[in-house]
Amino acid sequence: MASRTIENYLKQIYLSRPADEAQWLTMGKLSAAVGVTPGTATSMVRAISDAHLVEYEPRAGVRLTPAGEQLALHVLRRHRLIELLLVQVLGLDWSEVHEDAEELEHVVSDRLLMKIDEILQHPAFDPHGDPIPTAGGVIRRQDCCTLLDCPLGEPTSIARILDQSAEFLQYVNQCGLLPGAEIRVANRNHQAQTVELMAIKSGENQVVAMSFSVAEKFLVQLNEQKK
Amino acid sequence: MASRTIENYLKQIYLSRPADEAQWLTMGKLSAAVGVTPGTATSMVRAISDAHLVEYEPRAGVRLTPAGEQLALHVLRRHRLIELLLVQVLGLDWSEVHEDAEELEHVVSDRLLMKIDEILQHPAFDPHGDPIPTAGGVIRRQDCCTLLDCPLGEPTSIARILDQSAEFLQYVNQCGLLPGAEIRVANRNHQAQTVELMAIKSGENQVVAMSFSVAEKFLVQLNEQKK
DNA sequence: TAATTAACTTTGTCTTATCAAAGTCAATTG
DNA sequence: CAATTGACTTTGATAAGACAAAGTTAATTA
Repeated sequence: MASRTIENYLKQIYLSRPADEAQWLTMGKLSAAVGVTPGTATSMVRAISDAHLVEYEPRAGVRLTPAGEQLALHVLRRHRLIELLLVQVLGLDWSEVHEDAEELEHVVSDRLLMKIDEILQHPAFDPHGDPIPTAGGVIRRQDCCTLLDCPLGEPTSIARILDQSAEFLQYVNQCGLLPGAEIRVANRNHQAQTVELMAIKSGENQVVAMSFSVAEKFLVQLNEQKK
Repeated sequence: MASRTIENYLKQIYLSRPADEAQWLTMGKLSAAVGVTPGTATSMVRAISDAHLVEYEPRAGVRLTPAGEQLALHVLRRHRLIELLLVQVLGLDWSEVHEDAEELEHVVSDRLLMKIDEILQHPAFDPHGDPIPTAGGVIRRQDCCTLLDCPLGEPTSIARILDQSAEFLQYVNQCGLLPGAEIRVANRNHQAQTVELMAIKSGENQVVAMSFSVAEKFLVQLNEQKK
């Protein structure tokens, strides 16, 4: 069985993998993501590679094998189901469940996970809008764009928040930009590096402005047309 | 912060402590309870003693300090609240929650524990009838006797099951002897080393017989008189 | 192309937690 | 009171996971 440390490395390798499938994840990025020194990451990755969970190419980086990806997705499934449980059943605020889930994801048994999945009625997304892999290790790809590259003026909805820190999520709360919120991007100001948008909050329109770097943390979906 | 290993040692020292307060817990019993070799227990106890969580007297044994007892009770509180949560909210069977709780007790944050306590409405007992220490580290003493030394013929109730193994609890299920069940001890046969009792199960009386060694695992309380 | 630099790897050491096996103590037995 | 026995402790070794610092590579700059 993979130790909690190995589970963590695999999860971070999955989450930090570069968009281009052919690319390797560099050791620098991995060590930063896991929170260890580069030397530690190198030696751990060597060990994980001996277990055929990753491919490792010195000075190039690391990449999950199919077996490693399955394990990573399983950890992610646990993490996201737990987050949803903490919010929906135990009533914790969505801004504060990440840390707890980070620990719980390594100790929840398959039996318990099945029960959680059942109680939540086999949910597809966690409170942050992140997709929950199936028990079989399949993850649905969302076709989303960020607030930086979605069309202007059209009615869209917040689908997913990419920054899980408590402070950021509390800011998101205040703006009313939770997953599901209906919005419209009014304008992008390239000089000021800001995005301006309208949040449609219980009938009232609220104007929100944020920098490009913050806008990147929101994934949105075009609203489906009503026929 | 105490590591999960230290938490486990403290919990076992608490649970295995001899009935007589003045006695020390021997290292043999502790090492068996924790599931390590005696040498390992000795060196861990030395370390825990350096942290002033236990007193250790070579060749005599080990005993919790007030600080160590508080920590042990806190772990026990987590364990028992989690067990109740798994049964009442997640719908697991009471016979199978012990293992999960054994892991979860070391990772549940204070914040999460408070929520669990709230949702369960500050319960006093876990599914096995074990008392749950308060957040302040106070544990109510039950005045119970076992099926071996309770009075014969009088109406009593099962208060607590001391063996938490899944197989045993499944047997308890079958006999209908869950905590709260009303019973009456009919007879003790010292030659056969058996106890015979009546379980009052939904109006019908059911006769159950068990050996002295099994009878010891049930704690019972005299039923309160209705005025 | 040589020098510099940033990123990565190696090496040696540390901590925690464990076991096996050898050593010690003290209580019982003869 | 010596010998035996069982319980406990000590010692030495191991594995996992980490860091610091020294050593490599390879890309960039001059």
